[in-house]
Amino acid sequence: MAALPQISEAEFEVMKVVWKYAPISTNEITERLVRTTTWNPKTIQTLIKRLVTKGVLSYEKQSRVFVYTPLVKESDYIGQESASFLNRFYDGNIASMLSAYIDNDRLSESEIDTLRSLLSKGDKKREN
Amino acid sequence: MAALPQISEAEFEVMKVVWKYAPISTNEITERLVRTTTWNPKTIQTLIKRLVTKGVLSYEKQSRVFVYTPLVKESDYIGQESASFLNRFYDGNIASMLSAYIDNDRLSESEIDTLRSLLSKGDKKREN
DNA sequence: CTTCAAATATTACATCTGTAATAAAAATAT
DNA sequence: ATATTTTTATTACAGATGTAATATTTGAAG
Repeated sequence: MAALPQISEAEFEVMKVVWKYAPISTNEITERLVRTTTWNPKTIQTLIKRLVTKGVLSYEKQSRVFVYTPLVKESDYIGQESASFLNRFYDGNIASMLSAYIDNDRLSESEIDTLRSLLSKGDKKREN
Repeated sequence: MAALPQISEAEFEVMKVVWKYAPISTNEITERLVRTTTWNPKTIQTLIKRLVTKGVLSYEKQSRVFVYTPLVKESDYIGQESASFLNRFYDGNIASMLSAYIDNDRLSESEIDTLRSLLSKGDKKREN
């Protein structure tokens, strides 16, 4: 599992759009982000370019515009970030992480129920 | 809840030592980090200095050396980072985060048990 | 073909970070 | 008091990031 390319926070916003709508053109990416952020279109172009340079996006010229496709899977990237987060802040200990979230975020009863059922589903899988 | 100062990854390593051993002198911090990292003492000095500038550490001259104390609580900082992580990667949804960890990290039966008991403890608290 | 507009590419620039080296100040030893 | 050592402060410098502006290329319109 070679380490995935580094994706900055701003670049990640771009990637969220690409992951959701790929294949997607420069203009479509730009239109969407202009609505959800305060970024100048030029800024968005730069971010897209950097993602290509980093090998996170590939593109194909379709008629006259570029159309982008992710080279990194969203789940892979989020998975990697999650593992790294857990290690950095909770020493890799999921229980202490969950415990902190429970203490700070004061989960609702229904959230707790959802989590409980997640844990039993996990059981099922292991039974196979 | 004013946003805490930004703490970089390397600075965070320094803070872990300070949080654990404060009040602690420059030399003690340096000695410990020299053992656990590959950093040059000069690098560690720089990091300490930056933390002071950022308002994360305060110091007091004790006889002839500086002794540092954190101005930011570890739990506050980790709490803020955790909330931000959850938002950025899981849309603030704890269940989907936990679900991803369960799927990727293949928790052991005893880990699952620990998590379950965490969830029941949460119950107790809410019953009060 | 030439011109214009749209798309893409190149350049810019400040701040933050990692990683030190050099310089100055303060204590200690002589 | 001066030299030496220790501690702290200042300076350095490249790469990443946020945030664009300018320049060039290319396809479309005339």
